[in-house]
Amino acid sequence: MKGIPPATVQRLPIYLRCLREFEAPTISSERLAELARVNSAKVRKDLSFLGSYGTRGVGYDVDHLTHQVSRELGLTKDWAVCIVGMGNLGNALARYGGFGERGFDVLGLFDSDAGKVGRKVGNLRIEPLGAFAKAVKSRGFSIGVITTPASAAQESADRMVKAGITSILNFAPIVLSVPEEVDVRRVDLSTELQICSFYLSRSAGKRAS
Amino acid sequence: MKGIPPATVQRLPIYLRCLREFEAPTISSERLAELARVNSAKVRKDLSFLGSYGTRGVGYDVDHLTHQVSRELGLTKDWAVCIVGMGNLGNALARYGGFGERGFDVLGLFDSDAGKVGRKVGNLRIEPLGAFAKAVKSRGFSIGVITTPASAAQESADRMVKAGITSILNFAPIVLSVPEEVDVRRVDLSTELQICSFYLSRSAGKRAS
DNA sequence: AACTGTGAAGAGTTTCACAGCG
DNA sequence: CGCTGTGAAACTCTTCACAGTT
Repeated sequence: MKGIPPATVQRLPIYLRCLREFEAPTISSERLAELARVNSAKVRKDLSFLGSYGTRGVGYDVDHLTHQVSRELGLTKDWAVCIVGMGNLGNALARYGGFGERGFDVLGLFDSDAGKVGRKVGNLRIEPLGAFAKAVKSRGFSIGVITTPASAAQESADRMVKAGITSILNFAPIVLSVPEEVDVRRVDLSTELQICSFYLSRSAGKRAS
Repeated sequence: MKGIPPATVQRLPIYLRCLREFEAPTISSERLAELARVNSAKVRKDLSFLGSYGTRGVGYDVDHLTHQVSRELGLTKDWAVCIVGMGNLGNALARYGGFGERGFDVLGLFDSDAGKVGRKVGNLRIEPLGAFAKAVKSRGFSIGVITTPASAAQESADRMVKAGITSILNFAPIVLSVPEEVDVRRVDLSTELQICSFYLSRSAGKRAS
């Protein structure tokens, strides 16, 4: 068993995207680095964690490498995804057809608001939260997406964990509390904006000094 | 001049959120660490980059610390934000009233599609991209949010850069190419899902072995 | 000659552990 | 005594530089 460093895992999806768009049959670490906007030594080291898939003097076979990266990322099977919280963002994500770059099937939409339940979004109908646990069993959701307001996010996470979901994508602006075997990824607009603000103020200061 | 490490900057918005929700007048690094789900030594080291705002034997004054963190993040002034690409996601973000935790004013919505131009979203009207450069000058947008499809994202970024924007929040699944003085933050759903997929496959393997 | 794969150095980050202050 | 602030150790990540392969 390998043990790919987290920093490398974070970059694999980017490499994959670049590889899929690349037209020639082989690619050098230099070229891939340029497309992914990283250092070429980093590309080589990252890819070396997957195995020795390059050819010295030539580069990497694009199709083969694409396949290896996909495999490492677990993209050879589809994952069932559910979304809890059908406000603006939940609706937008549900309708966002090309979910990821395929491989992720949104198979359930849930909301606590009885007024929203039954409404159709794309080709799915919003279901009540009471139906959640049973739906996890029958439809095998692997990934739960939380797009509720902050106030309802922890409760949603608890519900997901109880139903056996071990992978959560959290869009609510709150730090979730979950058992350590559950993987939570935060996608946090307000945090990102505040970081923008930090670097903006900082460069404003630099201009003055 | 300080030089706060990037890893610390990333956590300041989280501390800020925890502080704002905290009720008591003082808080220990231990308690704040628990809320932010990090190690307490990390909290103390992070906060020490801002200055010595704690009191030994007591903890941090919540109001004072909240103020200092806000100030450091440049949240004492408002920032004007514009959104380019008014599809599902752009619409959702535009309507997402509590943009960040306030301090970010969405003052412009743009789309290249003439069919969308003029449509009202919240209390703004969608404008054509041709009006972008002039709007940056008159309304002083500091932060540009890109919610176009991947195919239009680079062009949008170029337009922003040319108009003088130095801070971009990119939701499009593509690595943007910008001059180095421009700060681009990626918020990438498909990347996050693929990372979820990686850890899901990995733990499935662990269960088997 | 061109490019990968990788040891080793360097930079950044986290954590420990405790001195020092209130 | 309790809790901060911080050197130093441990760890992780990045980058360099070059040996090794085609």
